[in-house]
Amino acid sequence: MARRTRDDWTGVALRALVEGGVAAVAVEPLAARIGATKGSAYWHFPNREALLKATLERWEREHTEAVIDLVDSVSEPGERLRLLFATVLDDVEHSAVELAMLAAKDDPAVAPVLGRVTERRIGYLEELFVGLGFAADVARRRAVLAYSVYLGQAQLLAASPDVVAARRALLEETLTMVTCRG
Amino acid sequence: MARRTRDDWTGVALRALVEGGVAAVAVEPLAARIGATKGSAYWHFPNREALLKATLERWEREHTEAVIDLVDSVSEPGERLRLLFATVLDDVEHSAVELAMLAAKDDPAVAPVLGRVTERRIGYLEELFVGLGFAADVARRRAVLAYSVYLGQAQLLAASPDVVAARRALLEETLTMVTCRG
DNA sequence: ATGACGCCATACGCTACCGTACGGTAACGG
DNA sequence: CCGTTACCGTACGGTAGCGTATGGCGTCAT
Repeated sequence: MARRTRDDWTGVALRALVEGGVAAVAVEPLAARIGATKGSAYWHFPNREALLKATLERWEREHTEAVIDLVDSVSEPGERLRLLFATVLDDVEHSAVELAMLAAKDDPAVAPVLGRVTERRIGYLEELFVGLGFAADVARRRAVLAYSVYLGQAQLLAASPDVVAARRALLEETLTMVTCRG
Repeated sequence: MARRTRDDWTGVALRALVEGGVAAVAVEPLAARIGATKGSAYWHFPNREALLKATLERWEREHTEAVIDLVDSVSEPGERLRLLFATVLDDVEHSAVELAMLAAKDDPAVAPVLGRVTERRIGYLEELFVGLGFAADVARRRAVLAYSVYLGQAQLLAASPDVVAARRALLEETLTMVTCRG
């Protein structure tokens, strides 16, 4: 087998993270999967924690901003919101990482990334609601609630898919609910 | 030390579950905490899985119905919804168990309990929205969304408490949003 | 008071994972 | 062509938890 790079390791780690959560980012199983031994891992990273941290930060760079960039290509704020929810709730792998991070929110490698991502997302939603004409304080609350709906729905989708069967209708209901006045 | 009962074990297990999630329901640490040895645990339960199962089912019996009973004491459906959200989002321990179960949704001991609880809750919410005058299909979707808001908000509360600082205002916003028409 | 049984402690082996020590190899710079 | 260095394999010791085997002790019915 060829040599492995840091990115090779964060690559398999990310796949494992999607499939089995934070606990699946374990050096020895990953080594088996990548066709190498622990020796390689402990060369590129000082310990398991560092590997996990690098993996999460890579995901943060590559995914969070990607979604926002995509959504920003649309101009009308209402359509932006629709595209945002549609995109994010359809990308199962994306949600899987988020849920894995929430499930391991106390892990010292997870907490800071989770905090940054959460704040970034809610901040973006806040701008979006301001763009829709909501007052600043209301926009903030709506942003928190919209994000809550997203998180909760992602959970339901993962835990009880049958409950969230009518996805299309649910999306429309979500949008009218979240943007309704008074 | 005295003898322990099955309930003693599910009792410590439940406390551990609240504090450390499903992974914390581990025989040896629990034995240390309860002041006994594994011998006792493996007498009352065939294995760790059975202890976890018994613990979750005890929680299901004692808590899920308790909340619904409390809420049912109010007559006006709107007030019922308010009381429901207020109660459930204030009981941190209650949420902790739910989040722990969601985090371990693939565990064979967890999945069935989680499924039952989810269906029960959403079903109750559905009735509530029907009582508020929503059509059957809309009521179902509102119920799913309301439950999503609850789950998401519980997650945020646990992971980024600062984001959910203005609890009172958020509750009101949640209610108007979830019950708004059109 | 004695046997039987309920309850528990002790001691053991097993697995999965973390992290370290160290030796080897291949490629590249001088 | 040779040494340095980046990279990796091997082998080891350590920890946490699961599950089992077995023996002991108290209690209660006979």
